Amino acid sequence: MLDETECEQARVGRDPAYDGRFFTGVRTTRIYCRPVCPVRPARGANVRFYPTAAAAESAGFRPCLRCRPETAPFCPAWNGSRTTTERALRLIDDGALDSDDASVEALATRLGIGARQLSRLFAKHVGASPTQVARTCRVQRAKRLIDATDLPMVEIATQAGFGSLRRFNTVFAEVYRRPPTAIRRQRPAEDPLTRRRDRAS
Amino acid sequence: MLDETECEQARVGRDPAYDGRFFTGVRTTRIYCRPVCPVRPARGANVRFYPTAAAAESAGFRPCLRCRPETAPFCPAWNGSRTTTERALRLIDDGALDSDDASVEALATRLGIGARQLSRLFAKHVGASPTQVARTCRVQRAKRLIDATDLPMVEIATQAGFGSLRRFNTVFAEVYRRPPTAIRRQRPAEDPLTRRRDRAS
DNA sequence: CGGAGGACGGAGTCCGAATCCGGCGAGCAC
DNA sequence: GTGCTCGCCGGATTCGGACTCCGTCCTCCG
Repeated sequence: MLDETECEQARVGRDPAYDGRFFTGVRTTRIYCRPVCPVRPARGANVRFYPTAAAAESAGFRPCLRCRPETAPFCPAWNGSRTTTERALRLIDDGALDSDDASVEALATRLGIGARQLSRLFAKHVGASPTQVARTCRVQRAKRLIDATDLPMVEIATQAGFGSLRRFNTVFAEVYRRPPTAIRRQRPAEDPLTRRRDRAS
Repeated sequence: MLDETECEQARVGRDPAYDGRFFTGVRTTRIYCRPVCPVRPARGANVRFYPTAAAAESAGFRPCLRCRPETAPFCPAWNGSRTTTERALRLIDDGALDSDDASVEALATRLGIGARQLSRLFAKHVGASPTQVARTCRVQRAKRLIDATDLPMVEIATQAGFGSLRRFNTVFAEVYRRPPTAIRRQRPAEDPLTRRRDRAS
């Protein structure tokens, strides 16, 4: 088991490394929490430590409503807003912001939150805005198509999710510091016949 | 009609005296508000004034979701949280905090909000906590009974909503600076027969 | 026009301190 | 004696602070 002082240190520091490894019961409120609970830590004298949520529960504590210590690890509620963020990332990668009528607003609605809140989650967990992430995804897709195929740039831009060739060129250049065709030229040579045929089609 | 500069002054000051007398439309967002809207006021250059909600609406603005300018005055939503506070005051006056198992928590639930929020509303609109209001109501009821009847003090305390004679004495003395019987003694004499009969019953 | 992000208010949660509360007696007045 | 008042005390509630989440509106910018 964990040391008493070690737990105390992890508790006041809200150390994520200890999340799930012990639980704290507060005598005055009869509530038990995870080490990472966002609420101001209770005074040390009122705290007791338990190895599992069940132990705290059977000692007469109820679970905190903020950190949800009663939910099993890996349950969506365990990660809090992280889970929502990851769902959003997956949806963006699947093109949720690429289609013409798509919007951050619509994406947020699909996730059951407001657009402003989605922006905040991205700023906190990802460090970039939803549209920035979408842009990066599009560039990655385009890069893969450039490397793997000989499709013309117009086709690549469309397939990658760009609404216009103009945007594709600009954004691509911002990321790679050179135009799309420069990347293709660097590629190791393949069968010249195949390449020429694909380009023509 | 109202002066343009007068409206502007009322708007930035959120003057309640002008509530309902004009409405402000914001050009950039196509939203119209009441003068008392809690949102940070829009920059003056983007604002236009309208005498009625209908005028703003027909000019292409939609109603703000915070101050609800489209609802008629006297509609509960018009007053916002004031309405909730007044409902709470009425319930307290009707004894919602007097019965033995009653609590601020339960009262707040009846109103559809949390206990903390109810406290905040009272601090803002009433200037006293829910239990303080309840106590004052009880004292008032007791005072009326002392003046109007010859019931024994135990009975008055119970009818007024006090849970114990002990509390009744303490609280009454805090308000009136003297014990309950002192008030009754000051009362102008009535028919002695009536008084004696009531006391015996 | 649409997205990003600042400002702000409303509301929920927990905490610690303050208070409220009711029972038990002991005086006290009538 | 009988009913009223009040000091004391331990436990239950309440209060207000600190914090967070979230939605709405606003301005700026591309």
